[in-house]
Amino acid sequence: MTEDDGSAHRGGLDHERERRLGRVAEIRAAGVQPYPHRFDRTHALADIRAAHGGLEPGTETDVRASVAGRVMLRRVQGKLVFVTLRDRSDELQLFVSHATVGDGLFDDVAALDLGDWVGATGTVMTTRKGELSVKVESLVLLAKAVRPMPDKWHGLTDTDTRYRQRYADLIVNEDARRTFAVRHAAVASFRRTLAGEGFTEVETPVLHADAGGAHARPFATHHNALDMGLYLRIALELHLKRLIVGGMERVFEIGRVFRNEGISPRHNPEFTMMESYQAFGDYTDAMALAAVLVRNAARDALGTTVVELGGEQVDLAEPWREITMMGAASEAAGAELHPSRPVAEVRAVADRLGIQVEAHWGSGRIGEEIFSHLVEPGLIRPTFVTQHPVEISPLARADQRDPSVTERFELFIAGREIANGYSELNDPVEQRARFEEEQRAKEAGDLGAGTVDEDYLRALEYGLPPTAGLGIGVDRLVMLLAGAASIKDVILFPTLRPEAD
RNA sequence: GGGUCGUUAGCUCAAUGGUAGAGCAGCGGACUUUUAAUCCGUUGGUUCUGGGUUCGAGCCCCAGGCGACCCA
Repeated sequence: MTEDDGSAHRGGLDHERERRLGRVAEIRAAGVQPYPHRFDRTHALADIRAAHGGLEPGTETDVRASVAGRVMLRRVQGKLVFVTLRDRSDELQLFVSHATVGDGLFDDVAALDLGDWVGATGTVMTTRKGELSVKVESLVLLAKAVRPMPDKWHGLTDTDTRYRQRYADLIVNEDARRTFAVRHAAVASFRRTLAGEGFTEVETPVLHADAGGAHARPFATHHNALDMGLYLRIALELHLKRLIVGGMERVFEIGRVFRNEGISPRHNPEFTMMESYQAFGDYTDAMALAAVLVRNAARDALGTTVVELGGEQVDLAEPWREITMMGAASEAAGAELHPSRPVAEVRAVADRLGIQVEAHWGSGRIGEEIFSHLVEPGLIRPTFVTQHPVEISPLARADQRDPSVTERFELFIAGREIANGYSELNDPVEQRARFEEEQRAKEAGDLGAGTVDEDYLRALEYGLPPTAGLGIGVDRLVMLLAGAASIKDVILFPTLRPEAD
């Protein structure tokens, strides 16, 4: 492809790349390394702005600074060159005067391309118009860019290119940089909050012999040396609870989970969960923790707990509503729905509403389906939904007053499930019965159903104390905080089909 | 999996079925305080791929790729 046969089929990109590679060769020929090993920077660009942002227009200082960054814009004006330099902290102008730097360096600066990395040393000044600048005395190329940057003004708009070439997206789109700054701040906030509550951060296996802890189809892989099949985890839950059995009392993990299911604006095959477990608590403790985590994350990432949800301003710091799943579904359906009702009657309600259900579903599962159609989309303000049917909650403890539902909650914000938690089932006999039911569902054709995890049951037999469990979908929370419409906007490298070659 | 929309220069976008264009980037020139600098000139195309209809296809038809959105 670089070995062109001399035919006329050479596009603008190839031409441009060859020109820049030619420039690299020129630089080498002049005895200069176009990709040097390091550069000693004294100031981030934001440091300079913080210290000297108040300088009057037309001020020269004798403050020396060495800065480094990418050439974003260049304005050549006769014997002056203005370069807009960007590092991760800020943008700042380099002021390059022929009178100061002489022929050689001036020509080198004029020959810089947009996208090049440079390091420059000089003095802090402001121009006549007041633009804070570094008046360059010396400048070195740190890395030559041989591929042109996307449009300096419009950036990248093509979603496909933005997701595939996230590096280009980050270079050129302020929005992308901001979104991932929000993501970092939210995750860092989680760690801070949890550490403050006495939780220990742990890492558990990604490769599982049995993929349990959630209702989802797993990815299958294979270990060569052991010659055994393995699954990528679909949840963190079962290993974390083993650690509570082990006596760690409060643990959490922020980790990637993998679900072999559809891709949508709300689903990526790999995504990030935060799960925490605390001994001696129940689901109400998990609800309280979820609220603190979300509010702190908003405050730390955005500087405010007020976010825009569905076009309205919502203060996450205000108390959150609480409804029961079957109560809300019954109200919306205009019929009494409860897992204890005969399945034929519940199915008739679904039929009347035009909601499709599968043959093997029981009253609880059908009730949930009705809930998700009629109620979920309207849950814009933060809402805790509680008392999920046992049928859809194989790892949750039954409610003390109503054994057909569980001590469980899901948190919905902006119509999306953000968190899920419950009083953990810790009776090994009851857990075995629930697993066996899952196994039967799987054998009946439910591909997302679980199996009997014997090692987990063994752990429970050693004794799991009363435990509150919480899971938060980190990507979805970040979507909320960053105002992102698609999960792909909050995942640096979302799953895509390979490019056609 | 189904439906709708999109796919044109490195990027952002135009183009009744009739010679594929513009802005930016690039190249040449002017310019010592610019701010998406400006001004003059200019290079650059497998119009996603493969078929078909037509005197003639970026545009119409069929199949496929990739993506977005909606639905399941």
